[in-house]
Amino acid sequence: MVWIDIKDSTPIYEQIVNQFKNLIVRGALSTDEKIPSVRNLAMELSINPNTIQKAYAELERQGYIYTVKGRGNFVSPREELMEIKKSEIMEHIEAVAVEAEKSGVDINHLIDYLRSRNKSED
Amino acid sequence: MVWIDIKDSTPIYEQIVNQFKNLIVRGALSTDEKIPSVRNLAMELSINPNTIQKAYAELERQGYIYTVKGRGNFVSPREELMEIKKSEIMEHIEAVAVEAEKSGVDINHLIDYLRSRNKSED
DNA sequence: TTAAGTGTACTAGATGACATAGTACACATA
DNA sequence: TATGTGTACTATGTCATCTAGTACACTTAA
Repeated sequence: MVWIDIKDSTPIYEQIVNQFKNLIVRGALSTDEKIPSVRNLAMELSINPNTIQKAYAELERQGYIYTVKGRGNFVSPREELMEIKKSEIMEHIEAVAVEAEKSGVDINHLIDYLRSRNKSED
Repeated sequence: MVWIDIKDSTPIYEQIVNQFKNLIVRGALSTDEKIPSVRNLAMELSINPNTIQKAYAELERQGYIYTVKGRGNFVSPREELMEIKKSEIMEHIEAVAVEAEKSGVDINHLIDYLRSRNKSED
């Protein structure tokens, strides 16, 4: 389900966060589906439960999962997720736009790039 | 010229790198202009010279400045810089596009956003 | 030639984020 | 009641970052 890349300098808990975000957004995990328990996943990955705990807490903070004490962690409703993810992407595109402005790079270059990129994928 | 935000968790050397990149790209520092010496800037900011050294090494690695031993550090030629910066921005926009695809967000949303954003600034 | 300013390369130590190890407690369910 | 679950806590080790200090090679101006 998820794995760890020890050669990656990204903190383990962050790798886990990113992978679950991908799985959830891709639809590989469906709404209200239970994800592995803190202890189980820790065993499976041969890492400490505290690290999984930290990853799950972050996923909950960002709205990707919800927690029920004594029962486990579950995937948040799909509509909410799409909104969250869309907001994130819009923040990122805004950041790149600001970066381009500050550097004197024409926004139209970005638009053209996205447009040609979109076409070539049809 | 540059400053440090101790409340910012970003490493000091990275803050300095980012600020010089901004100054250079904005044109606040011109081609072949000398930037403060390692020791001077360290004194001014009340931090260790090694930290400035690390920042300057990174700036040189990224092509923003060039170093002449015994003389100091200087801003790279403007044309090269614009190319470097443009490449960086294109990498970023590509990353956002990939992110959008993976999440099922239509690239046209991004294009529309950039387009309306561009218009409203006229 | 000499002194001052410059980049560069070391070693040694402090601090904080990250991860591990172990324990304990509260809650839900079969 | 037993098991599985989330959660909280302390202690320890590792590593990146930063500081501190020293040393050397180079450039420039006096």
